[in-house]
Amino acid sequence: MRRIDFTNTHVASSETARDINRGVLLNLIRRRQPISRADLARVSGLQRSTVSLITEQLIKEKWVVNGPVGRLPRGRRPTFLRLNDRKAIIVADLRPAQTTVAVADVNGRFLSQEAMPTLADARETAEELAQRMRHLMTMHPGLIFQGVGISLPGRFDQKTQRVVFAPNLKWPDFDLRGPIEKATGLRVELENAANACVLAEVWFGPGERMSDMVVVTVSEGIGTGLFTNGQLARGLNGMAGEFGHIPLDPNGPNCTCGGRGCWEVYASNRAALRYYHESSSGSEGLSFQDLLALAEAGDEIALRALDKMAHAIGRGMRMVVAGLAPEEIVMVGEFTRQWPRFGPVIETEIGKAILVGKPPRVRPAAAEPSMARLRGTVALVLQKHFGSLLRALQQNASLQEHDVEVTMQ
Amino acid sequence: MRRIDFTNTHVASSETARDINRGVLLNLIRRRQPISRADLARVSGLQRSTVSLITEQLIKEKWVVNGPVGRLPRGRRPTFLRLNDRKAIIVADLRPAQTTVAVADVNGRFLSQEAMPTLADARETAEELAQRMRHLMTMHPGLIFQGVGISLPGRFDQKTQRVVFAPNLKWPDFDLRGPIEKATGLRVELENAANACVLAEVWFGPGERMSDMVVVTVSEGIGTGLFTNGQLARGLNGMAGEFGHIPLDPNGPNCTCGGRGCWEVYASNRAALRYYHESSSGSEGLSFQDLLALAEAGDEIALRALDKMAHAIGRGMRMVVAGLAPEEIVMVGEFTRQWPRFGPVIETEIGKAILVGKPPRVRPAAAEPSMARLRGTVALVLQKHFGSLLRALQQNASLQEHDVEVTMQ
DNA sequence: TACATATAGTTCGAGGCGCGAATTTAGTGG
DNA sequence: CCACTAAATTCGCGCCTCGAACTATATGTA
Repeated sequence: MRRIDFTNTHVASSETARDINRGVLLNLIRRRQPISRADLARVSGLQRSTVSLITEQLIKEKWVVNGPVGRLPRGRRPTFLRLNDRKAIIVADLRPAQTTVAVADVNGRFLSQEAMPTLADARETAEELAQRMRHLMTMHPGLIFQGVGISLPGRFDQKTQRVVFAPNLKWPDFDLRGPIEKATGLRVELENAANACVLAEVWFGPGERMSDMVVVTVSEGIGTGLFTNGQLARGLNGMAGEFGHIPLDPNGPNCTCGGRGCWEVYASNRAALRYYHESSSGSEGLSFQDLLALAEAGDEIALRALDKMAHAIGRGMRMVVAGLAPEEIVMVGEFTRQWPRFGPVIETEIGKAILVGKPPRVRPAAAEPSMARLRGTVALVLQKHFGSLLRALQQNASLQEHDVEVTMQ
Repeated sequence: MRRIDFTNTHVASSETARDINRGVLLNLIRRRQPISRADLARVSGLQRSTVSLITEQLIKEKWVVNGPVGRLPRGRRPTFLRLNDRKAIIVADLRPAQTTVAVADVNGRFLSQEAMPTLADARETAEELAQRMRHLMTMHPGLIFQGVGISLPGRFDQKTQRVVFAPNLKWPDFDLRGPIEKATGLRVELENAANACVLAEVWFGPGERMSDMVVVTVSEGIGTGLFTNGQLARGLNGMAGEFGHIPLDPNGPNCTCGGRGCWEVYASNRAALRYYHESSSGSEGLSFQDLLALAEAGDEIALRALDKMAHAIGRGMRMVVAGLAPEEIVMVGEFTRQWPRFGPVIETEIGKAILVGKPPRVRPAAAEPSMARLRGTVALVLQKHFGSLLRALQQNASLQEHDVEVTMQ
């Protein structure tokens, strides 16, 4: 007997076409609901007959429900389709001090939300988390739970399915997934917080699908989530996106990572507070929110500190722009509340990295940071069920645009 | 009635499965030739009957030919399949001073190769290039030419299909594709040189297909080609990968890009020569190759210059590693001829950027730089014909297949 | 030589799927 | 009541993969 290494390539079966089209329609319904079958056919390019068959299947699977009946000047009235908001996901956002647990529907709307302290021990936290999740499930007996999504300030390795790096939580390499999967009976997905923000933007954010985007999160540190060719770039061990620890100045101040002069040393919330303290003695215990408030009130020192922070954010983003040339950069963090103060400074800095062509759009995220992370984990779970949109459809930039008439809603 | 702009989603038809499987088999044949139909079935997971049908089609399309008959201890002898080496591609590698034109077969073997000067005028160069290509086609009357691939030290925008940035050639925004397509009657693909090296590695390099890889090219400047999730990350306007122009030190020497202290100011061949001249007066007109030779001969100053260069290469690669966390980094450039001198230094520097987990493999490219670029453009053209899923998506982009059979003229 | 056995490759009917024409359903206006 | 319009469904066709049956071709053994 001869042995051959069996690299099971992804081949297509007779059901593959259905799989792909199911994903296309499910995503179209999500984005454009309520929408009639006829419009789905027009927008997707599929035949009306095919659309009917697939939507029937989706309704049977409980992902979609028949909604209200529309009104047209002539002809039979369309039945609008909507996502079934009884399909739900349990989500959690782990933060160093506090963890949020919530129930969300397929549209990213939150039905229930509660907070618990994040414990020093990973095991205990996992147990408490599982306990809360089970409780939330019993509190919503009418819902169909599809899975659990968790975002965390660390790195989750998709290959080994373990948390491999979470210095802010001070947790060791840890299997967070197993225990929660066991307790809830649901499939658990984990993701880095910045990556979760990427998914939140891509799934629930404004605008059409982008193929290259970067999310930059600014809080105690700086994180980046990279979206290239319509997919999250996770890298080896899920470690991609550590732009925050690239040095801007090799002789700069020490960083927690062991290096010197890292971007986040200059541009994080912590850095802004440091700038403030340097010029204003005897002001301990100030939070970044306080600093924002001081600036809003016209405090000169606070204004200078934030301006310095803004320049540093922009300076680091030049790296991201030069390296990846994203179409769009979305910023997440408390500082975005004073976007008019930061935006122009950042855009000017970024402009210096543009050798040719248009600079990327830079804008603050649609939602507050914690909301973005939670929404992102909803998307993380949905990705598995909705399938192919992001995998297949966003790869190709050469999309033709057509003008098509669509009924009013 | 409301008008919406509708971006045509890519749906699957009944032929999609065939398209996908055709691509899978074609790639398996390429990688494992000679291979029997039975083995293809085993390796792919497809039924023997399906494999037979698809290979029949591939033979009809002239991509594949029946090869020799194998020998087994028992049973009917297998007929091995091979790629048809009469399928050929015309490739060119534009360099600031000299352009190489060549004919390659589907396996990346070169059948013919010649050089011409790169002219200051883009138009004239394009004309001369087209002329040479036509000539090469008539010189190989038995071949079936599938397309033209060109690599260049600049940026090609896949959306507008124009060269948007080529400072080293001193060319303006220019349509290089149109004229050559017209002259040869073949479809022309263009790609940045570093990206071409990525494709060369992925298609013709050793080992299995990696999902996250980076190629770093070091010559007069530094270029990086980014491969994430199994695809080239090209970015907006094809500008991704300008890590060479990210500053290592904001107070460093001026760079040609207008910035200061860019990576390539410290780590390019030019930088090494500068280091040498700084310590050794009166040594003008030295080339980088000379410097390598001096080091080989034990010249202390040359050794120190190269060591400085090696450290600088590694220091910049920390950015790439932190930002993208590739599984593997492939280095292209003349300096790789003395890999034992550079490799360990680079690996040590990269180690400093690793917060957790294994560092990426770092290795020199399998081929010489010019060979790598040429091979990469072969892959660039083949991608369009071999691509499994991509192929289905790109069909809408109104590209016609160019099977040009050149007979006696 | 005859026959069992093993392996490669082909043929053919069944079932899944999208397509597109025909049909049914359900409304408006004269 | 009838013409008209548009949504949604039904149905036959062709493409595709699957898997069983079959053919082709080798080796080993009685």
